[in-house]
Amino acid sequence: MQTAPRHVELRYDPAAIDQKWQQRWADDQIYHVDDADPRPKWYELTMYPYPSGDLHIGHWYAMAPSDCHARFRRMQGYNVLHPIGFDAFGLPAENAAISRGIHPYQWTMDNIQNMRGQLRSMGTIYDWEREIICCLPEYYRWNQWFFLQLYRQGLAYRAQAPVVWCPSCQTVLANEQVLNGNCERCSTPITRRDLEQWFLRITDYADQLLDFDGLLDWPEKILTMQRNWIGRSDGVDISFDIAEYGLDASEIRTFTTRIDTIFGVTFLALAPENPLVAGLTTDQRRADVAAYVEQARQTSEVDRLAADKEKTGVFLGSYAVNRLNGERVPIFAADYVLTTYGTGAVMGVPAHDARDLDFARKYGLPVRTVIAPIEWDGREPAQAYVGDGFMTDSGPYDGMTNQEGTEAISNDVERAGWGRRAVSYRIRDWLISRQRYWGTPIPMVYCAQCGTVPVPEDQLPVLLPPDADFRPTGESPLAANAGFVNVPCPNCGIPARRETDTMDTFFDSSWYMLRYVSPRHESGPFDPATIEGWAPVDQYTGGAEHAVMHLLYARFFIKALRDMGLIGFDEPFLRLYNQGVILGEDHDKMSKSKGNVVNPDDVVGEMGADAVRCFLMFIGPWDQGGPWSNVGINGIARWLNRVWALMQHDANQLAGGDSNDETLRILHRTIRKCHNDLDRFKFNTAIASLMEFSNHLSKVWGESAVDAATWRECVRAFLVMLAPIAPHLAEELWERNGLPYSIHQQPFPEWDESLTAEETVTLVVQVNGRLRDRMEVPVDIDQATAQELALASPRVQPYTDGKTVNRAIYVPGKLVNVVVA
RNA sequence: GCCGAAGUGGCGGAAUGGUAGACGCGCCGGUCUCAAAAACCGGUGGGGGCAACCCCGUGUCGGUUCGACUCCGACCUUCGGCACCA
Repeated sequence: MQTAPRHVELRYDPAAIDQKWQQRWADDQIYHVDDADPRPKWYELTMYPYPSGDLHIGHWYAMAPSDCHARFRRMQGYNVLHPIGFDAFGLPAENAAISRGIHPYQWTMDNIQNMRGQLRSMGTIYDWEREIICCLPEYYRWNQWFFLQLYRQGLAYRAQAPVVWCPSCQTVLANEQVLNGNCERCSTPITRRDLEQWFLRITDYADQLLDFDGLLDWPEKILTMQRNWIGRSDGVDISFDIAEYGLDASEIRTFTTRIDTIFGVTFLALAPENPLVAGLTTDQRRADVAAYVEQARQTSEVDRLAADKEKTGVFLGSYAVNRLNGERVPIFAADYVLTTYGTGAVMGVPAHDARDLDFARKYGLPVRTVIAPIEWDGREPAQAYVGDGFMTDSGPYDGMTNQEGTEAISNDVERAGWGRRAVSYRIRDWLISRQRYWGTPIPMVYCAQCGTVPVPEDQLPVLLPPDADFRPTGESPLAANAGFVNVPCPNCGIPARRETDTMDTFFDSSWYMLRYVSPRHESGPFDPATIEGWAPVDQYTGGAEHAVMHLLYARFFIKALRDMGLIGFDEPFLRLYNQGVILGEDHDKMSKSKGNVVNPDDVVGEMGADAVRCFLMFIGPWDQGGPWSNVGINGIARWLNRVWALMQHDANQLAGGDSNDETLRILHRTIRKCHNDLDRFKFNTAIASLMEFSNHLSKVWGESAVDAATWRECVRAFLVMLAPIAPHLAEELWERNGLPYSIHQQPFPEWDESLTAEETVTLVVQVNGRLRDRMEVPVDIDQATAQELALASPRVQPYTDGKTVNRAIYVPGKLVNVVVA
């Protein structure tokens, strides 16, 4: 959808004003950030963009309001760092290279050049001297340096892990390249392959990452998502006896959060990949089991994790002994058991677990209720009962509540040596290896003699060779580059091979906030002399889509750096605010195929940066997102037009104007409202309050109901409040009022609480909670007088005549509510 | 299925438990104009009434309260996130 016809004739030339002031601000470096500035520091960061080519309206929606907020903090007297950079490594650059034959470096840098211009057109306070670009060696060498530190700390390790593989393209696929289980390029069904890959031990920090209470002012929604992602479960590792089979292992370890249901176990289920499966399979069952395991192996992860998949499994022919009651229960292999969670084996309690019940019903296994719901009728429930109740059919534990049972059984199990209390997490270690070209080379060398050898720090950076063939060939693109791969071992000097995988780009974004503090520092990732002054980030803003990956990785990174003694703080981002999503005019997500995409350059060209900034902030609450509107923005343009005219009136014409305290009161109330709203990201209501104020000014101007001094005071304050919202227009009008450059170095106006108070208020009179009258009364009217006036009102009397007045509620300054019966 | 957020005029939305609909869009009427656009002024939740006013109204049904868009319970719908986690 192209921009609908607009009908607002602008009275000023936004293009000229935008250009004029952007140039002037840049020339004067008024947004230059000085580390030595003595004012308190405020670090406000917006998630940096991926250089995809063009700035779209979503970027504006993320960046213009956050710029407004950062400007507001600046005007409150903070030394504000509000930097920008580019998340410049990643798959799209490689795809562009493959499809268009442009080198990823060229594609990325061209895009950055283009986007810089677009970003400048927003009129933000970015200090471009601090720009960072992750794909440049001056940045990624510190990725490599951090990797080496993590390796030294034992936080980086190498292990086999499956990757998604396209057999047709002969390449590793990222999850986002998989569509319905097929390769997005050639639609071939994907398979899996095991490769040696690098991991970071984020799981070591699982409990610390769960601890955000009191530390972080983040949306509860994000904290909940992180909690769920980490997925801590407290339970018991409990073993079942298989000594009778004479295997190396004499028991099967299972993990359960419901040890209180142990007497209800009627089977055991092992993940098909569990190494015990082969040994526990009897000869008669071997063929069936082998077929099942093979089928499970073939099934792609995607299919295996598909929703509502029917539970399947196969009996191994063997049994395990539940030591608590001596019962032998059959052992199955079942693909609903995950090898990556817990112990890769579960105890099946059909009566009290929905999945186990599905499985038991399919294979005709007994269902034994051992937790009796309150008022239980003794029959087998239709669904698994997962609630609390009393222990039953559980030997010595009968009659206890299940909480007591959990405690007692846990203690007894630990005493008997059959198991112990344990914690399981859903979160896995962070796999950072990517079989890609356009990323940071992992600084490791594999030597036949010395094994895995880290590249010495003085040999960093390991440069990404510009001449690699990055087209899909069946292995990591760098692996085909002999000049890159073949190096002498840093240790012993014999010919060795470099690691040819590159790093996940989330590695770059896990510490980029530290780089902005000293982006040109050459002897380390950041300057230790200045880092603590700025970091951690005081206010972070960005999309909620980064709730778990980026935000969790960055938190992990900071804690690891802290433990290495590199920094002295625990968290990267103290406050977080998520903006919503800007939708198309049809209230649907913007997409090229729907034709509802808004190109910000077009609208900015037509109406100016300020109108676009204002409209984006005016749509609605920033965290809720909302629809773009080509006609809606006309309202903002009209308002800016009126402001343009209003703010250029000659106050001398008001020489005979009446002094008007009402205008002063409205000014101070507006300052208070605007201040509080900008503080809390309530841009829409802040702008509404400025509109109300300008409407009022327009009215009193017309009536000459204001004196010149008050008018000038109002104009000054109004423009300063407008400055963070519409920086170009405010600066131009500031200049035209003969006020000293720059408005962006003015403090935000203060309000005088005593001046916001009215002398009289409109008191609402209700009878039984229903509005019946309004009275203009002095603010400090006492209850007795207010009631008396209310009861005397001719509009109230019809409702009280012949009734008994039981009482009256008086809310000072608000209302009187007469309660009659 | 679970977790989270949200349901208010024709539209975007506003409202510390206290005048529902601020502000803006759109629409209607007017001024200006040969005319239109722009601009400016006025009106605009629904129903009734000549009018003063009255009744109804914040997804549905209940509850708490002198008073509920707001708090509580159940349900419906929409949107996000997670999804066999033992």
